Amino acid sequence: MSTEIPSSPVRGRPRCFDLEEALDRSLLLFWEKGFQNTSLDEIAEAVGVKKPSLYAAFGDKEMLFRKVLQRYSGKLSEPVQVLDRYSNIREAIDAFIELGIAGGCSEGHPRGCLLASAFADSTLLPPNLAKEIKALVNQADQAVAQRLKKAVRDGQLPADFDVKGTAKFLITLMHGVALRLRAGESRAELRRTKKAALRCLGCEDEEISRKAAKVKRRLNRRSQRRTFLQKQTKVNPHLL
Amino acid sequence: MSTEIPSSPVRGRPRCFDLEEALDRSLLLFWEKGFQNTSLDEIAEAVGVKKPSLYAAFGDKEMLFRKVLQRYSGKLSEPVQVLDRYSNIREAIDAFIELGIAGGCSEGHPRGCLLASAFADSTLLPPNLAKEIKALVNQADQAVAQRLKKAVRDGQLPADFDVKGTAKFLITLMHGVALRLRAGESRAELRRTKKAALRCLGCEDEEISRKAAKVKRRLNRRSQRRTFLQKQTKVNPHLL
DNA sequence: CCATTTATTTACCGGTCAGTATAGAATACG
DNA sequence: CGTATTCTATACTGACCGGTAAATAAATGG
Repeated sequence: MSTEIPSSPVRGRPRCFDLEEALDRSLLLFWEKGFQNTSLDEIAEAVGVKKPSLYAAFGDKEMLFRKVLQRYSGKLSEPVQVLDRYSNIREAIDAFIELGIAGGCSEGHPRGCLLASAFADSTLLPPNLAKEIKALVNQADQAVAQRLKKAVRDGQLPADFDVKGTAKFLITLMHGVALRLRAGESRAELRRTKKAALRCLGCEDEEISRKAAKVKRRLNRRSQRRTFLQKQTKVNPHLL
Repeated sequence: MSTEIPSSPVRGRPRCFDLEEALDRSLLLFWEKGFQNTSLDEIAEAVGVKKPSLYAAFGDKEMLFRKVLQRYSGKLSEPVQVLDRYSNIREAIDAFIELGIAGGCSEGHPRGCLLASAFADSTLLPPNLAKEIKALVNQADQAVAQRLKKAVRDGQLPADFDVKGTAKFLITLMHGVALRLRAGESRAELRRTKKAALRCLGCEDEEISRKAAKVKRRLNRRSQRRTFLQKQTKVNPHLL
C-alpha cells in the first residue's frame, strides 16, 4: 500500500514507528472518541511515541484526521463494492444494508461508522474537515445512485424511478443505523429495519411481488420496457 | 408551564433571571454546539449571569443538560402528536416525516435535531446522560409503533406487518435526515427521501395503490378484515 | 572523525474549561 | 434596626489540550 519505494537510502535518523500502523491506531481512537475528544497525547501514547513526532510526520491534528478519513474510506468501500456483486438490484441493496450493519458491529474496532459519527458533528469541525466529510458522504450517495441507475437501465426499476432520492434515502438510513449500532443496539434489532427499507425499491415483497408487479405493469401502460424481477436470483448468503 | 406557584414569598435575594428563559437559551446553545463543546461560561453569558448562579440554579453541567433535554422533548413531540391527527396511516406517516424535516430546518434555532445529535455521541457522554438519551429515542420508537399498531388494528396494514421494525426504521431514518439537515442539506433535497420511505408501508404508491391493494387482498386469503386506504383523505397542508 | 540531515524527546506556553471558595448584595422576618 | 436567608459576582484552582522551541539522538556522506 505504501506509495513510495522504501529504497533510496534516506539521510537522517530513521523513523522509529510505522506510518501506516500509526494511522491505524489513530483511526481506532478517532473512531471510538471522535475528532474533538481524542487528544494527540492519547494517540502518541497509543503509537508509542511522543507528540512532536506525530506533528513532524502528519502535520497538525486536522491533517492527521484527514489521512485517517482517507484510510477509513477504504474500509468503508466494502458495502459499496458489494453493490456490483449482484445483478439483481434487490439482492444488491439487501447485501449492501446487511454488510453495512455487519461492519458497524463487528469485533476489532469501535461500533458504528467513523464517517457517520464525523458527519454528525461536522458542523463543529474545522471547515475544511467538514467539507471533506460531506464530500465522502456525497460519494456514498453517488455510488448507490450509480447502482440504481444501472438497475433502471436493466429494466429492474421503472424508468421514472427516483434514483437520486432513493440513493440518498439509503445512505441516510445507514447513517441512522450506524448511530444506533454505536449506541449499543444489537445487530438483530437493526436487521428488522432492513425489510422495511427494501420496500423503497417497490413492492416486490415475498411471493406476491411478481403478481403485483404484473398488475402494476398492466395499469401503467406508458412505460413499456419494464421487467420487474428478472429472476436470476443466485443464492444470497448475506455475506456474514 | 411552571410547575410551582410563584406565590409563597421567598425569603432571600430574588433570582435576577428567569429559569425557563435560561433553559431556552441553554437549549439553543446545546443544540448548536452539543454538550461537550458548549461551555458554562458561554451559557452564563447568554443568560446574562455569572457561572456560579447557574450552578446554584441547576446543579452541574450534566443536570442542566438533563433539564434541557426534557424541555426539548416537549418541542420534539410535535411530529409524534401529528401521527394521531390523521386516521389514514399513510397520511399520518407522511405528515410525521414532513414535520420532522420542517422542524429540522426552520428558522429561530439551529438546524437538525438536538436529540439526534446527542444520540450520535451518546457514547462520549456521562453514562446517566447517555441512558436518558437512549430512553428518549426509545420513546420515539414506541410512539411510532403505537400508531402503526393502531393501523394494523384498523386493517390499514396487514396483520403480519412488522410494527416494531418499521417504527425503528422510521425513527432511524429521521435521525439520518436530521444529520443531513444539520450538515446544511436543503429541505427540498431531503424531501426526496420521503417517497422512498413511505413505501415501507407497502406499495400503495400514487394512483395504482388501491388496485394493487385489491390484488394483494385476493392473494392473502388468511387475513380477512383488511381495508387498505380507507379513503377519508382530508387535505394535507403538510403543516409548514 | 566531522558535518549534515532527519527524528525524537523534554519541557514549556497560552488557552480553555468545569467546578468552587469566599465575600458581598438583596430580600424577608421580627 | 439587626439577623437570617438566598442569590450573585469576583477570583481562583487544577486539569487538559494543541502546538512549539530547543536540545538530543541516530543515521548518511565524506
